[in-house]
Amino acid sequence: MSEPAPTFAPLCSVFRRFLKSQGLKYTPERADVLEAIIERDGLFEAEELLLEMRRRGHRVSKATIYRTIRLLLDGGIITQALFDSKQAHYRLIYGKGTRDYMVCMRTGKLVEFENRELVALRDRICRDLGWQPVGHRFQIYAISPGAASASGRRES
Amino acid sequence: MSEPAPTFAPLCSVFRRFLKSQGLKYTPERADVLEAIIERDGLFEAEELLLEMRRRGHRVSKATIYRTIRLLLDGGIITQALFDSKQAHYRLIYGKGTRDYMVCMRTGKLVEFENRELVALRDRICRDLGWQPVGHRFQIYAISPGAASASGRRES
DNA sequence: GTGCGTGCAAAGACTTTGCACGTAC
DNA sequence: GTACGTGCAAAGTCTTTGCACGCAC
Repeated sequence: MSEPAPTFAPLCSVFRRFLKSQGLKYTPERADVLEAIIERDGLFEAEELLLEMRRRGHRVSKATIYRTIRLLLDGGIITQALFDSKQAHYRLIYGKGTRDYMVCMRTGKLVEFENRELVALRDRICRDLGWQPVGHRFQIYAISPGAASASGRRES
Repeated sequence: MSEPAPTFAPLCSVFRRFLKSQGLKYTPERADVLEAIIERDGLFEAEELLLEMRRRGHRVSKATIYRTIRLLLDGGIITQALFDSKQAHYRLIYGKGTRDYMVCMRTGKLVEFENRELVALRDRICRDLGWQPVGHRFQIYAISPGAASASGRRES
């Protein structure tokens, strides 16, 4: 989250445009979900989003959350970030360059970063094998500065 | 899979040593699961492993598969490879250097690769932020040489 | 012999779906 | 006014767990 937080209006129109292109409707519920995601501006899970929205007085069902998440994925506005196989994590992606994370194995602390060299390296690896790069996922497991103590743990 | 396929004997003794260190027992079922994983020598899922073992006449329950997978994870013999949030994928890791993949977004084809530059870059990124690197996960989404046609699809 | 291991089925966690009513267009 | 959307609860998947019997050490 080293970039300016995204605002609702532009993303909303991207979403509306996408919905229209699919013959789907723009509803208050869908707007509320998108708004909640934007205000979070980071990783989120479906359940967590539901609770957050309830807290703010938006009454949305879990089914609608999941259905809207699917639409936002299809529209390229959010993306899945796989951290564990237990449940899906998502994050806003539209208009953001970063998608790489460093996770602290002791504290769970998460830092996003962007690195141009990584993208260059990725493209080079692809080219060497004759593939055409589209995207990537990169997660670093490490120990954060504050957590350098206690017993270590194997990478998982 | 650019390396020689691992054999049973060495991994088995690593596993036995690990089990003993934890006060656990080495059983035929656990040996069968490890053997099936080794013969697969690539990504696998729990269910798939179960079917494969049944096909070979090994009667093992799903519960034992999952319990053994957990042990092999703890013992550092296999690792989780997260590709989708639907279910967990695992792969043999002990004694292997590679853990990075290139996935074809059209055909699903999977290629493993190893890249020293990537590790160096990872370590540099960590050092710059004061973190201590432990491991990483890197997946490239791309279009394989044979699949360069049809309509594209956003990265997910 | 004891304590961990196994199979089975039931329980759990997360996600999807069927249905009847509601609403954006 | 029509077709898509919503909430609810039930169903689906993948994974874990409780229990009684069995086997490695």
